[in-house]
Amino acid sequence: MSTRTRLPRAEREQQMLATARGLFAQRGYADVTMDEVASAVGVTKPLLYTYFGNKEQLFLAGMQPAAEKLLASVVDAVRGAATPTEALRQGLHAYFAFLDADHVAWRVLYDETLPAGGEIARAVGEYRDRLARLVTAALPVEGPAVEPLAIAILGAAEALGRWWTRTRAIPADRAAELLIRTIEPGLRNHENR
Amino acid sequence: MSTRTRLPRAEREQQMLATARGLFAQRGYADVTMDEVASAVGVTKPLLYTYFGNKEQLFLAGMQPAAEKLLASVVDAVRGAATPTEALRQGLHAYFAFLDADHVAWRVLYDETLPAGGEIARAVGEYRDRLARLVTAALPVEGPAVEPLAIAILGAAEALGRWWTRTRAIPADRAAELLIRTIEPGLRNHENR
Amino acid sequence: MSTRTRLPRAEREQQMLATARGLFAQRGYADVTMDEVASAVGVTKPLLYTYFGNKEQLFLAGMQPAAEKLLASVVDAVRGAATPTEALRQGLHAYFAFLDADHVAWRVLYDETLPAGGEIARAVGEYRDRLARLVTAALPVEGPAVEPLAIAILGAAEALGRWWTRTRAIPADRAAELLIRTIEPGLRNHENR
Amino acid sequence: MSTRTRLPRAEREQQMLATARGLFAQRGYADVTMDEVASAVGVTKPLLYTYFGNKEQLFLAGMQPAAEKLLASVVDAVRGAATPTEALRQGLHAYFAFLDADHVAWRVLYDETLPAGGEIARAVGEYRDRLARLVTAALPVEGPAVEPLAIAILGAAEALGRWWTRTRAIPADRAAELLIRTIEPGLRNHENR
DNA sequence: AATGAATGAGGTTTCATTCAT
DNA sequence: GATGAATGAAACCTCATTCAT
Repeated sequence: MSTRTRLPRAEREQQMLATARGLFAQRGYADVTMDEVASAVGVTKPLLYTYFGNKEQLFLAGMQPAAEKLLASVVDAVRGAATPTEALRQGLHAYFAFLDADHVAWRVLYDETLPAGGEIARAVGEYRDRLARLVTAALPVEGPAVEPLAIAILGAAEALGRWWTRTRAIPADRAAELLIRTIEPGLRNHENR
Repeated sequence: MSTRTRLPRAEREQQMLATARGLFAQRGYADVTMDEVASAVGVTKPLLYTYFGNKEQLFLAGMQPAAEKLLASVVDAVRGAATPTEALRQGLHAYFAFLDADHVAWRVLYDETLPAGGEIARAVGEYRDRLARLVTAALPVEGPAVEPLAIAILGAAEALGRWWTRTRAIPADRAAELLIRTIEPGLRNHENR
Repeated sequence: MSTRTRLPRAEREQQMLATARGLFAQRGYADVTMDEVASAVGVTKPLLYTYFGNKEQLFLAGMQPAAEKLLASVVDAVRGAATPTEALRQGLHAYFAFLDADHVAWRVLYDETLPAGGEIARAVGEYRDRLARLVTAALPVEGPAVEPLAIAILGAAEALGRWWTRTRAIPADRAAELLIRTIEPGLRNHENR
Repeated sequence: MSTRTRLPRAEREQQMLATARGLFAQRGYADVTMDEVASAVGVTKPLLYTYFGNKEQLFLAGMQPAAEKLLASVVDAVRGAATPTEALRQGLHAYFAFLDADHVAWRVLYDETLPAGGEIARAVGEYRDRLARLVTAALPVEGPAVEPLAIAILGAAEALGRWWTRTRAIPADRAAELLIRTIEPGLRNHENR
């Protein structure tokens, strides 16, 4: 009776994922119900469950590729750099470029309404660790300060990213540059300790 | 066997507040139920409602004094400084000192499971704005970069604070110092633009 | 510590009753909480319970004297009449005069939010029966029609009374007269059957 | 053992509506819980909420069609009459005929435990106004007395109707006739004022 | 492959009522 | 005689999830 054509599985899956990710990005994981996702996609809830198992996995299925893409692009940027300092610069530029290119994916990564203590928290934690390790490797610093420094820099990038998606007051690469210029001299400082 | 004696109102109120704040800090607003708070306090739910009206207000009653205290201590620190640079340094030290002194209160301020779009979001947002304005005033920088810079610095402090409460790997004032040393030279950089 | 003088029991009881009745009249039994009554009176809830036992009895203690007064005044009016027709006229005038003199008491009698099936329902039912029997006696009609007629007349009086307390569009005795003129000729009709 | 088969939506909806209306009629809105309705229907609460949203709307969904039907049947009756007097007669007969045909629906309309000040109160008020306007139009009377007269007549009809559903002492059309005969002569009276 | 129908479990909130002092 | 403190019981409502077709 319906004129909705039956899509091939892969295609329909992508459609669901994209729609769900959009909702999660806009309103946060906690505030989005499976009913809403289903009706926004234009399918029924059981189909969502057939494809993704549960809400958590639906979220993860949308979030993980985005995380991998972000990581990959930072890895690439870092790898091409001659010095640690240069690596940090390239990495942060890649981070903000990703945010600029796909801010929906980025927001899902930084959802603030995620449930604590579940599979999602674990996955997000892991991805953050990997990003932190990348930053760590790109820091021209050694010793016990390196971990907290990486974390502080990522925190700054996250907050700046959130501000940027809210206001779009300046180009994304200017935001990256702002952050870089602020920390670069200080990092040389640590180096000399 | 239990402390279920009838307490004077003021005392019971403090007990409820402390218990609730602890639970909120540990597990996040969303994951804590009123039943849990009640039984952790050793009373029944209706009493919680008599005292605080609803869950939101219970949270706010615990969070707001903490926020005010943090702000006040940062304000004091900033006020006593001779130069902006010094103000920023003192402010960040005050921030980490607060975190050291009452990390439960601090965690409630940075709960990531808060519901979007309610009174709580408004209150937390307002408090963050006030903190951002303090940082803004303490920056030796002018022009459009000042707002994003303040936000980035607070983001760094928040992330570092979260890391610190998790690991306690170094003294809190060392964490503050780490952050200060990293950004201070860069800020002079912006100054000269 | 308080300057509220300890009133003699009878006096305080009246004060409670009057306040409670006022609240019940304004907002209906169901919508008024014991907490509200207590704080409107200026005493504590347990005192209310000491004096009246429970909410139902508090209501009844306020409602019953009013019902008795209304009944008494209708009885008096009816008793003084020479003919049934005259008795009905005097009775209805007494009814609206009471409504005019103490519409708070009247509204409590005709509260529409009373719980079905309790002591209150029984008491109100009984009082309505007594009023109906008075009307019955005052009708110049005999036979099986007399009961429904009395009930219909009381229904008309009640609805008109409710309208009158809402609008006060005309003097109360004009409202009574309106009703009387409308039914009087028809009653003579029934008489002749 | 049970009728708990999966019904098509329309059918289940009607079943819910009928069951709920019956309970509301018997025991009053306030005294009926959603749990009771659900278990009387043989389903669980959430299904009730899926279908009707909330208790208020469940009530309205049952009450409004009944109100419309009653109004329509009175309108039809009134429309077919040659004179106002005849219109009033036909209208009251239609009213009692409806009551006879579906006294459950009628009782829901005259529930006395409805919460004041909500959507239900508004809807019931509106429906009563419409009925009053019909009576107004059918009265052979003009001037300021027409509104209170209409209200008094409806009050009489309502009370008589309540009595009738309780006792069934006489046929419904005899009850209508009783009321008509009582007021008809008096109305001519007003006419001549 | 897909769906309409249905539920288990739990959350916040309210209120009449009573204990211990 | 009076009160501050406290509770039992239950109401409305929501949501992730699954059955039967």
